[in-house]
Amino acid sequence: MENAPGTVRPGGRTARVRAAVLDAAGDALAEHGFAQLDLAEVAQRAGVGKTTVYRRWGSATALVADLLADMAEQSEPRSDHGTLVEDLRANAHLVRRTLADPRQSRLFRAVIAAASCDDAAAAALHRFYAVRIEEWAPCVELAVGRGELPDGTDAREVVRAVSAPLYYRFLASGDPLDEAAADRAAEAAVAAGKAGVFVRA
Amino acid sequence: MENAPGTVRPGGRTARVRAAVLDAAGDALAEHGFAQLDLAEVAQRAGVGKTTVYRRWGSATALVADLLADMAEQSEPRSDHGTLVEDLRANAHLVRRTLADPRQSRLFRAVIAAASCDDAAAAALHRFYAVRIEEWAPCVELAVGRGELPDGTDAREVVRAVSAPLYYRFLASGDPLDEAAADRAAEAAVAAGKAGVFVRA
DNA sequence: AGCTTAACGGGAATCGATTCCCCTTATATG
DNA sequence: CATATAAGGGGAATCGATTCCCGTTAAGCT
Repeated sequence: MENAPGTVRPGGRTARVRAAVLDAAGDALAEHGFAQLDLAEVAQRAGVGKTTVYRRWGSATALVADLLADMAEQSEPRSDHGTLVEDLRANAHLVRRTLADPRQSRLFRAVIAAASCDDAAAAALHRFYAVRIEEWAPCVELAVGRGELPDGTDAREVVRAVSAPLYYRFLASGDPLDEAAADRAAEAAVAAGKAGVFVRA
Repeated sequence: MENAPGTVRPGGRTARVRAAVLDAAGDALAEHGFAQLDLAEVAQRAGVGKTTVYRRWGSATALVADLLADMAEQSEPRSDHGTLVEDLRANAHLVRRTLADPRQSRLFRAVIAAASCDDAAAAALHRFYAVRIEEWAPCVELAVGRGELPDGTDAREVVRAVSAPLYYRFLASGDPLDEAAADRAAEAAVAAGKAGVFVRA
């Protein structure tokens, strides 16, 4: 088996092409979604030959997987207010804003659709969320240190509990993603956390 | 605009064809997912002509939307233990079992992918969950009547809170869907509910 | 700076999903 | 139970995404 294209000479043009293609792919996904993603169109938007896109990525799902790997790297730093509720509320509102934003929401729908169709894309998606969860876990751990939550609380589980209701609305039930929903998500996670639901067995 | 096929003579053959095609579509989706759903293959599995499938449904997403409408009708009755925690635990385990089952999980991934690609499929998906949520809301309302939860608690919001962490794992983070996760989902919803997080403003 | 060859680019060829055409079957109605 | 026509079926024609071919450009190395 030979080296995959882009691994031997990753500098200059290769890197520029990758950036341009991922950018164009994000735009195309946000515009007409995963089902109508046309690699030739992405190539044209990116100003590169379609052959290049097919050769380096090969399929729509592989392109999305690479896009997700790229998205995972760009981390937005978390906020740090004094109390757990405020921190988690900030997280919930950040997630809500992302899922309610027209462009971002379409992009997320598209990558989740891709992940539902392909194992590699699913793995990339899981890594993306693992990174995000890891970023916000510290503020829960600080709260445990302050005595706001019981000892042994699983910080990642608390962070997941905040996002979960918002994603459930976004992907499954379609209920409105308003600010009240974000507040409830944060408050519910805190209430459950204080009750010891997330203490590791 | 003329009548859509299947609306003027819905009896006999038409109904048989619809049932056979939806059945075959479910099998095909469970087997290779939404991205590789081929309407011609569905037609062959169902023992009908491919023209029929294209004429009556027209696209993969429309077929999935119809499948979802069909799934929404087949309701599994909820359990009724004495306490809220037990009822919600039963719900959480039912959801977990569904999402962990190899065939059903693929089917759900496929319909969610389809819903991410098409508004009509999304509407059908939302209706499906609205039906399911409505089915389980009564056991929360009974708990409010028993004084287990504060007056004014939004029963549907409690039911959503139970499913949410499971769907979040299933679709986004990829964390394991074990029985402990289902228990935590039910317990977290109860704890938040008792704390008054789901009381309508 | 010069050389090797990885990686790119355009256009033709291919391949498979969808559509079209026209005949056949069987539902609904009187 | 006869009739009109809605709905279905098979196969050819079409159309667009993907692949192939081969010439061009520029990254990496000495």
